[in-house]
Order: sequence, then C-alpha cells, then structure tokens
Amino acid sequence: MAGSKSKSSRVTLIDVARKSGFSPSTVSIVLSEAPLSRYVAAKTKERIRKAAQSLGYRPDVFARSLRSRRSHTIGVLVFDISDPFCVLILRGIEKTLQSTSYLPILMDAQHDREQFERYFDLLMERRVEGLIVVANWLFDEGGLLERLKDRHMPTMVVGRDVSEKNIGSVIVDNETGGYIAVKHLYELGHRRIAVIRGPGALSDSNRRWNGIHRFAGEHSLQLDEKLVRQLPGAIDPISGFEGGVQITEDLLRSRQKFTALVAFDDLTALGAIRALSGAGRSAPRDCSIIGFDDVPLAALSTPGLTTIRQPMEDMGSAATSRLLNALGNSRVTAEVSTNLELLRPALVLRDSTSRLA
Amino acid sequence: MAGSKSKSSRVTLIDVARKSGFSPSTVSIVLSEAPLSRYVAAKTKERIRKAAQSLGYRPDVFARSLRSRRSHTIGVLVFDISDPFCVLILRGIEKTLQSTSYLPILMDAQHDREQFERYFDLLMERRVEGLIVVANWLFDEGGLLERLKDRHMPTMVVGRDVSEKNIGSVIVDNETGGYIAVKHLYELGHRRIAVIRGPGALSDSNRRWNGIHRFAGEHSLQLDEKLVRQLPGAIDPISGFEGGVQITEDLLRSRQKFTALVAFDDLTALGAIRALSGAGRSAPRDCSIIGFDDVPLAALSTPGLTTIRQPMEDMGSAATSRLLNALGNSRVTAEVSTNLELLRPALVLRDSTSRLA
DNA sequence: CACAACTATTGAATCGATTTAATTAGTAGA
DNA sequence: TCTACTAATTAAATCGATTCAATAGTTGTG
Repeated sequence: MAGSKSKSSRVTLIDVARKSGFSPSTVSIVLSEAPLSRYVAAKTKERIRKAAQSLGYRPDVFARSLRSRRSHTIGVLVFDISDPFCVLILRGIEKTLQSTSYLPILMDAQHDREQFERYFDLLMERRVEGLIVVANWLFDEGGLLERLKDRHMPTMVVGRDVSEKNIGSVIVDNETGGYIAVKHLYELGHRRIAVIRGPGALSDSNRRWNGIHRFAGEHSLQLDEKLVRQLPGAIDPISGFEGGVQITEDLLRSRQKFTALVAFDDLTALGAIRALSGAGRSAPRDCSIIGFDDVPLAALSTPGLTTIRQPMEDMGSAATSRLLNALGNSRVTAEVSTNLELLRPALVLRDSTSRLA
Repeated sequence: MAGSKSKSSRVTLIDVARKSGFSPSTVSIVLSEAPLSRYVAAKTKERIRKAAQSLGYRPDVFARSLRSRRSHTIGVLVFDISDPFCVLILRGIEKTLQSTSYLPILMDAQHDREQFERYFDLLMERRVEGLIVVANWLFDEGGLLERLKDRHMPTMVVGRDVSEKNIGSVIVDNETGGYIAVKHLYELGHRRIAVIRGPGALSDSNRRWNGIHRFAGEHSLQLDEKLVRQLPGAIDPISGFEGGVQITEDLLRSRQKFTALVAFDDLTALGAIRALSGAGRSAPRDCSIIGFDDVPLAALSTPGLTTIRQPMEDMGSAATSRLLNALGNSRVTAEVSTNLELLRPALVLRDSTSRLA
C-alpha cells in the first residue's frame, strides 16, 4: 500500500511530525495534552491528531515513562489470590481504574511473605505511582508493612486495618457485622448460640466478637462460655474450613446443647455444616448456621449459606477512589488521608438459618 | 550519613561507573550480563558488582527497555478471574515464571470481550514478549483470537483448544475425563445414569460426551436419551449452577428413574445437589453425582464432590514452559509449536457418589 | 616478523519520547 | 517608542540505560 513502509518499524513521534508538518515538540505537546497545549492553535491540534490517527501512532510507553518520570500505573498487590475473598475486591479496583488513565499492575504473592516482598520491590522498580494492597485475613500484620512506610508512596490497604502514617485502609465494619449476625439468630428465636471466633491475632476476629457481645448485653442474651470457641492461627485459605469442622465436631461431642452457630467466616460455616452432616444432623433443621463474608461459593452450597456480606466490590472501589484522590491532588506530596474507612456489612438471607421450632 | 546524597535522586549507571572507576559501557555490560561480558576480567566484574551493591543500584526498567527493545515481561490475560477455574492455572504460571527473569503482567478482562481487546492492546503496547491467555469455558471462540494471529507474538492458550498458526494450547483430555466419570459410576453399580452435557458451542462439552459415549459402547451401557440434557449457552461463571438446578429439577419432574448423574462441571453438579435437596432427596443416598474440574470449592461442599480433576496448576506450568521454550530459542522468530497438549484428568473420590444399594 | 585472533575496555550513537528555554509575531498599555 | 505580555511554535537538552565500532594490548602461528 502507498505510504506504508514495508519495513514494519514502529511509528514514532517523528513520523507524525513529518506527516503533519509540525515539529516533534508540538506533536508531543498536543498528543500528551501537556499544559502548553493551551497555546496550540485548534487547527494545529486537529491536523496533528489526524496525522497520528492515520499513521496508527501509539506512543512508546518506555520512552514516555523514562522522560516524564511517570508510569501511569498503579500496583495491586494481592496476598493470596486463591482466597475467594479477594476476587471481588479486585473487580472493584479494576472497575474504578477503568475510567482513568492508570493501568493496574496486578501481582499475587501466593500466600508467601517473601514473594510479597519481592513483588513489592518489583512494583517499586516499575515505578508505580500508587499501591493497593489486598490483604485477606491471612495477612500477617507484624512488620510486613514496615517497608511501606519508608517509601513515600501513597498506599491503600483493603481488608485489613493498618493505621500507619500515609497508609489508608478500607475494611468492613466488623463489629456491626457480628452484631447483625447474632441479632438475626436471636430474632429467629435462638437462645443457645454457639460462636466460633477467628484466630486471636486477627483484629477482625475481636471486633466481630465485640459486636456479638454488645448485642448479647443489650438483650440479656446469655452466651455460654462453653459454646464459644476459637480458631487456631490460620495457615492457608482453607484452614478455616478444617477448623470449622473440628470445632463443630468437638462441640457436638461435648453434648452442650445449641440450636444455632455464628461462624467466623463462610469457610468456617461450611466446615460446620460438614461436621453437622457427619453427625447425622443437618442445617438448618437441627442447627442454624450463619457465616461471614459472602464469598461467591456461599450461594452455591446446599443449603445456601445465610451470611453477613462484606461489600467487597465497594471496598475495592472505595480504596481506589481514595488513592486516585491522593494522586490527583499533587503527585509529589500525595498523601492518603490516614483514617480508616468502614463499610457497612449486610445480612444475606439464604437457607442455612431458620426459625427455632 | 557519609556518602548518601541528601537529594534522594536515583542511583544511575553513571554513579556506579564513577564509583567503580570503569566506564558506563563496561558497567552496563557486566550488570546486564550481556554477551560481551565474556571478555570482561573477573576482577573488574567483581569490583563493579561491589560498587553497584554498595550504592544500592537498581537499573531503570524504562531506560533499559527503551534501548534494548525488550520488556522482560509476559502478558497473562485472563478472561474472567472470578471463575474459580482460573486461579490455580495462574498459580502454575506464576510458579514457573518465578525462576526466570520474566515478570508476568496479569490482566483480567472481567468477562467482557471489549475489555479483553482493550487489555490485549495494552499488553502489546507494553511490549510483552509473550502472551498466555487463560480462557475459561465462557470464552467465546468466534474470532476473538483473530487479532492474535496478526501479530507475531508467541502465544499460549490454556483451557481452550485454539489451533491456529503460532498459537499453542494446553487443555485437559476431556474425552478421557468423560470416560473416567461414567466408568466410576458404572463400577459403583449404576446403570440408569443421567448426563448433563455442556453448552453445544463448547468443544469441551462434546469431547466429554464422546468419552462417555465411548465407555457406554464398550460396556453395552444403555444411555437413555431422555436422561441426557444439555446446558444452554453460558453467560456468567455461575450460570452452570443455575442450569444444573433447573435441568435436575426437570429430570426429577419427568419421573424418569436414574440413580446417578454426570454433570458437565462442578458448578453444574452443585446445582444438581441443590435441586435434589429441594425435592427432598440427597446425594449420594438417592442419587450419585459426579462433577468435572475439581475447583477449590468442590472439597468444601457437603457432601464433598466426587469429580474429575483438571490438573490446573500443571496446565499453567505446561503452557508457561512451552512459551519460555519458544522465547528462549530465538526471540525474533519465536514460534510456539502449534500442537495441542493434552493433560490427563484424574478421578477425585469424595462423598457425592456411592455404590448402588 | 608479520598477521591474525583473542582479550579487555571504552567513546559515542541511539532508543522515543518530554520538557525547558528560546524565538517570533502580534497587541495592549505607559 | 518602549516595555510587557500573550500566543504559537520549535531547537536542543535530557531521561538512563544498551550496543556497536574502535582501540589497544597480548598471544599464537606459519
């Protein structure tokens, strides 16, 4: 075809300059919409854009980033993508980023702390302009975020409360969640309610318990200590399931009576259902069970799991918006407002809970 | 501190050159292990490395890529990351890439075809050196890969058979999978076996059916046409579940007798279990159910789902290895060997199937 | 001893953009 | 008339590496 170099070398800015009859400088200014483009005549702009278009010009990301010292990327570091909890958060992040000029660079630390740090460094090397850490409940708080503090990189953490200078967090209101969970069971008539608390090291765990406790206090509901158990420290995404199985088996063996159970999260709840079934009982007939999170598979189990939903997609969006906000104000002194953002949980009614006969 | 410039400007190659006493050229050659480094004296190398180390030098990715025309990255394009099927494949890819100098750049098309193309272009713009497409069963075959063919970019597709020039695929041996599935039920004594086939447009679906059919032929097992149904075209990752519910309800209503059911995949199987339970029956007591895939949640449902495992992590690894291989031979003419790689499925025994009473 | 071949290192060009300071022209105010 | 400012455009420097051709020095060989 006429005009198309047989050598399929890339189309560069200079090609556009030649074709449009303006200098590379002007072309650059127009196409990258630099501040100076205010002074460029409208006709010039148009002609340059047309030339670029007709040549199919795409700026070279590397050259651009090298000179401008901007990457137009945001690092998204997930601690363990196999945790179903994460996926919807990612969706929220991606959707929010879509309308901007930022590109997410997603890395999965595969539940490995070293990997996490390695990828963290890689993201820094790639000069991401901001960072979103998706921290599932396995995320070890101790010191892992130390290095985040050093760099002055606007950072948001989703799913974990990390109150540090220049680091913002978005999490669900765990206390309210716990409150709602028992409230639901209470309103169904249950009074002997077992609770499987999360690992003690997890702040989520304690907050949810606080909510449960507060409700109990307000309604003079007796929480029998013998019916309150705690998951051991978690190792991988499904250890919650196994913990749920074991603790529930143990509760059943103990011959304590209970007609309902609040599980720390959905996986624990699924474990409880499994244990119940193993003992020849079933939910909700013999025992109502409520989970927490509303991970996708909660809707797919039989019975469908009644649970407290974390608005995961919203959490992703909220974190991203705040990050963008910090980035927009002034890139140099970008500071994420430090405070914590709490999102409201919601009760999702399915079939694992029922009115006490 | 002594030596540390208060202005925290980056450490560049020139700084290392100054400190080590060699020229930038030599430093570059040594640190990037270019071919010429064969001729650099061992002592020189050592001194340069030490200088770089002590300054904390990290090469600038953008400058490097600009000049060398290499990005050291591999694009990983997932059609829908919320499909549990994908996650383990990703893990396989990442693990294989870890020991190399390639960095995966992961993008999630969020089940949106336009998004897929947008991200595809973005990856090209970022000059990835190879591409891995993780295509779950929702991936629309028609024409979506057209553009892959144009660019001469080494490409592997996981989870879908795309036989195109210069595109390799890695999938599970679906026919064998189907064969194993009925075989298992047959050996448990089942003779009246229902089958929920996948959407007709899906080649997976037909292959699995072929396997089932072949087994039936070899063992003169009668497959009652009235017990064979087909899922409608899929829309989102969980439409298999709903399809499973509806078809199973329909089968139950039809009053045809069957003691076992082969579901197209795990989600469909979970749907079948749900429908069974809705009709007051349960698996495996009233009907044995076998799924396909072994997605993570198959182990968490009650009863645990007996299923045919796709070796997803291996599939990811295999695809990556072959891509690396193509990349290694000669970057310019890198060609992925076109042929399809079939991985063996395996029966995973859990509790949703049992011997016919 | 001349010539090649190899070792060891470097100067200078280059990748493709952005950005700064400079240039020109026009126009308004003192 | 001179200054000051704005509008419109551009030449040239720059970002931080890689790479190629060039330069010596050294060794081998016929």
